[in-house]
Amino acid sequence: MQREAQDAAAKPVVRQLALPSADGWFAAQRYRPFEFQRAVWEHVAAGRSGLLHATTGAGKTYAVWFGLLNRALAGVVRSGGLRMLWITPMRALSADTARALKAPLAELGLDDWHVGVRTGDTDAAERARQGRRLPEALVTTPESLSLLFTRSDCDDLLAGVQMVVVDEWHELLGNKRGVQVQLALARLRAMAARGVHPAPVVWGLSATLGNLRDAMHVLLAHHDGVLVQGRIDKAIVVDTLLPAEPGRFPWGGHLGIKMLDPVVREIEKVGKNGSTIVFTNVRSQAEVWYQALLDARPSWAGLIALHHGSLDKEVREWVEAGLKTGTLRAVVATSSLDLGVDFLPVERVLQIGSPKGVARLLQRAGRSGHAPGRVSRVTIVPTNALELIEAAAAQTAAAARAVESRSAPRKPLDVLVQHVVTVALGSGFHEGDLLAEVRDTASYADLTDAEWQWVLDFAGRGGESLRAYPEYHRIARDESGCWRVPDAQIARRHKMSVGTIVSEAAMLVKYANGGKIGTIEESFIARLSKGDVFTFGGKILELVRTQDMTAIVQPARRKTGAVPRWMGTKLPLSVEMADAVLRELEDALAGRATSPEMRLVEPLLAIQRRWSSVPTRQRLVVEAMRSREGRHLFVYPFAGRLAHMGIASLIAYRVGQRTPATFSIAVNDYGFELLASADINWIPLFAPGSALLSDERLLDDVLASLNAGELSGRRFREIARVAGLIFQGFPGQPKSVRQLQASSSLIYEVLRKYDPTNLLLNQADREVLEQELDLGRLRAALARMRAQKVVLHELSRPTPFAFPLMIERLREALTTEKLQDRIARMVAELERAAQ
DNA sequence: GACCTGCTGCGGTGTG
Repeated sequence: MQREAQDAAAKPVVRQLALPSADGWFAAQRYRPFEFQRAVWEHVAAGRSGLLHATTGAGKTYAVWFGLLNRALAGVVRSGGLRMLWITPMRALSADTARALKAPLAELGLDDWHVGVRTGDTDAAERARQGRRLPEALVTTPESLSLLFTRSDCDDLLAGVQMVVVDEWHELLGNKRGVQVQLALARLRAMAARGVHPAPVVWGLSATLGNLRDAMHVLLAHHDGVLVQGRIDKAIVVDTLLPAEPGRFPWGGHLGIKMLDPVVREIEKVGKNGSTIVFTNVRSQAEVWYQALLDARPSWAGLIALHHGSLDKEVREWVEAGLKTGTLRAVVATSSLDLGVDFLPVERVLQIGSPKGVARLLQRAGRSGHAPGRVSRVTIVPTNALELIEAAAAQTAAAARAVESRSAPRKPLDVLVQHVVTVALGSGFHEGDLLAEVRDTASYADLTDAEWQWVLDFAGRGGESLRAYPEYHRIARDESGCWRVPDAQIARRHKMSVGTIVSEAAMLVKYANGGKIGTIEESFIARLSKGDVFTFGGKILELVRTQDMTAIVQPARRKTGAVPRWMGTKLPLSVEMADAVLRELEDALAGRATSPEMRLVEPLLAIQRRWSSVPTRQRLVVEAMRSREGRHLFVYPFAGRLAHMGIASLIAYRVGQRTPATFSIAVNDYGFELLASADINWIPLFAPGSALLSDERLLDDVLASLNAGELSGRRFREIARVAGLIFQGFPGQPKSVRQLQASSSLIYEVLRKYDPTNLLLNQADREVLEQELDLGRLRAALARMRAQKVVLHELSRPTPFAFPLMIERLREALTTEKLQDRIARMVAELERAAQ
């Protein structure tokens, strides 16, 4: 028996198969390949890497697997050890992937090839099995792969890898997880070279993405590759659920409960045999919609469900299973269902509110009609009048496949510090070797010698300022000049903090009997007292008590309660979507708009035209208004909310330099409002040639205008965790947010004071500018504004475009009740004016 | 009578 196994390893079974032609092979398998599958088969056999773009469910998994089999058939790849790595961004996808990989093996009778899964979920028994013998193909995550590199035997394990597939590359490309994958691929190339193996063939699989070629170059670090475009794009329909009474449709707001009845009817239309996903943009909105649907149709209890990232894993798995078996009629979800469980029998997809981007909309559409030949359809449910324009714009942009691009982070040194410790912990490294390896990635191709030395010094001695603390002396050179991690404690801590995902510590919410519901931010729970009622996970709960980052709750008798707010990322409207909206407005002005959405919104645009002007790409609309509150300014650059925040602060700062005044700022994706306490005459400031929008001293002014220090301090928290400066505690006993904040802000202060040139501080500033202020877009927006024809209007009342901005600002300042009164009054006044 | 905002993803030790 044992001998047999040895023989099999030495003399691969695959050798016995003759090398057939592609046609012969596929015919023998009774498989009619798609063109792209045949292409990948040939490319992989020839040792070429590449990027394969095709819609989900089109057969991408098979395509790359056939490729590897072709190599195996040619005798290039032998069994006996790890040969193929399949990297997936989501644990939830790993089991299905492994199953899909097994099928062709069975067909070929390659019994000695095994397929395994290794993620954080992999149990001890399976880990032990893998410890004895790694499967030929391993499905894993970027983090688990990184952890494999911390093993001292990783060279033996990984040097023979002949093919790497990176699934959902578009999801990883633009973030630090993708950078971690880049570093891993460079490491595998280097290992193969040292082990005198051919370099692994690398294939990325990607869905909808605007810049496929860039994506491929980042994946392959500019080594040669081929871009294979999969089968025809699937037919996708984007349409809009129109409000029944457009005249009564609110001008502002984002909740969209006004659309409850039409949404209920859409779900009912699908009938009992199909299910609907109702996508919302934020978790609290999902909670509100779930409750509203239940209130509207109490008989749906148990037939509809809620799914978002703060719900407990078990709850979510139950919901996913319900979708898979078709027992659920509807699920209200956030992006948590964008990816994940494939082949859901979803009949209908609704998108409440702005889809924000074309890629995201297409992705969500793809959750329906998930079978060959069927049409995917998504229906946008606008939540206010202006979103009717966005819905129309989304349709044209989606039809034109104007999909957003994503670019990889440049030289994130926190990720590199982590990687350096990882490699030191695993095989150890010599400086020059690892530097060459690291530069063999797109993100670090232009890493300077100085930066590299800084990274080594930082990992080795804690840099300039942390030298006195031994826990920051993580790597050291041994006699042979090889960098290693000499301390077991440090090694242990490092393994526990591998990865680049940083999430805020949150409080666990559970019943007294132990049933977990999910997690809520500490700040929300802190505002509640014992006996207070809130809605979470679709349940009305009463707070019993809190202890150690856990909130104990019980079912409440009351019917309503506060809805938790989670502090999340503010996703701006994409460039593609914003441009599409402006185009719709231009078409409407030219009388070319024929869509039902634009016809409904026409009366509103007529008011905008009468009281002011409609913004276009050529025309910057600037509105000024006087009220009891002060002097208002409304501007509509259509650059997304992040850039608007930057532009508004910049203007406030520049004006404030000359005229002392305090300003309040409100932004949305279309424009911003500045409210000045002083009687500022805004109009001349926008005269041609005015320095207000100048590029000069832009960076300094933007940084000065915002509380840049605080922003970058917050950013630094995440960087410090990725770089391994903050230990997050042992599993199961999380440190509270406050503790983490204290230690990170302490380090931040120390560095600012004693080591101001620390490159991680610099990175924090850079990340604030790029990610929180969208600097590139801000600059582009200013340039466009300077070139635009400025149209100024002195208003006597807020226009349809201004109104949502006023509400946005009031919301920040007032309690809900007062806000309600205020809005009622404003609306009454507007109604009278609009008559 | 109109208000309500802000996504997702992963991983881990030690030993009585």
